[in-house]
Amino acid sequence: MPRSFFSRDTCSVAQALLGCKLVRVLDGARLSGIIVETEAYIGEEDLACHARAGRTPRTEVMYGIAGYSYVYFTYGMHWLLNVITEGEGFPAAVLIRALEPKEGLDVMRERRGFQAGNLLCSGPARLTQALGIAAEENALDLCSKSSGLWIEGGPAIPDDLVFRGPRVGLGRTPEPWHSIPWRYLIQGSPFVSKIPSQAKKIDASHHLTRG
DNA sequence: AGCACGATTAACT
DNA sequence: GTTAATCGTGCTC
Repeated sequence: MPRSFFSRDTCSVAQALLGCKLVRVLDGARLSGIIVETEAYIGEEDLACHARAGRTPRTEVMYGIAGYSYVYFTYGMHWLLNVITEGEGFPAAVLIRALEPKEGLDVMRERRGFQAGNLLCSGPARLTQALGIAAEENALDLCSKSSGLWIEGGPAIPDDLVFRGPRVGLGRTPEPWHSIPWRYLIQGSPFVSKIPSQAKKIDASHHLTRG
C-alpha cells in the first residue's frame, strides 16, 4: 500500500487494514495472510502505548515515517509487529494481531512446530513466528517490496462486519485506555486470536478527541 | 546496579 | 480456571 494509506488517523488505518494481505518473502518463499485483527496505539497520552515513555531508543521508530515497521520484544520470548501511522513526529502504530494464512502454509507449519488448526497466525506472536519476523525486521519500510515485508490491498470489509472492542492484554493500564474500543476484527472470522464474548457497542464517552 | 513488569503463549489443573 | 517460560526496557536507588 502507498505511504498515504498509513499517513492518517490510526483508527482508520487499523480498520482499513482488515482484509488487506500481509506478504513476507523468507528465503525466497512467499508467505502471506489476510489481516483479520488489529489494534491501534495512539500517542504519548495513550497509557497502553509504548510511546507513553516518550522518545527512547525503542520508541524512536514510532515518531518516524508512516508505513515503517515497529517490531518489539516482550515477555522474554515474543516479537510483535506494528505498522507506524500518522505524521512524522506523532508516535502511533497499528498492531497486527491475526492473519488468515493464504500462501506458504507449509513453511508456516514448519516454523510453528507443525501445529494444527487455526493457530498458525492467530495471535500477534504466532504470526511473527510463522512469518519469520524479529529484531531484524524492525524499522523496515513496508511501502517498499525490497524490505521483504509489505502489505497489499484487498476487498474492503463492510462496516457491519467489523467488530470493535477493548484492546487485549493491557493488564493494569488505567481507564479510559483499558476499555477504549481500539481493537478491530472481522466478525465471524475463525482466524482471530480471541473471539469476543459479545459485541460491545461503541460508547460515545470512549470516543476521545485530540487536537 | 537492581528491580518490576510486560500489546503472549503453551501447558497445565 | 492458573502458571511457567524468559529478557529488554524504563524506572528507582
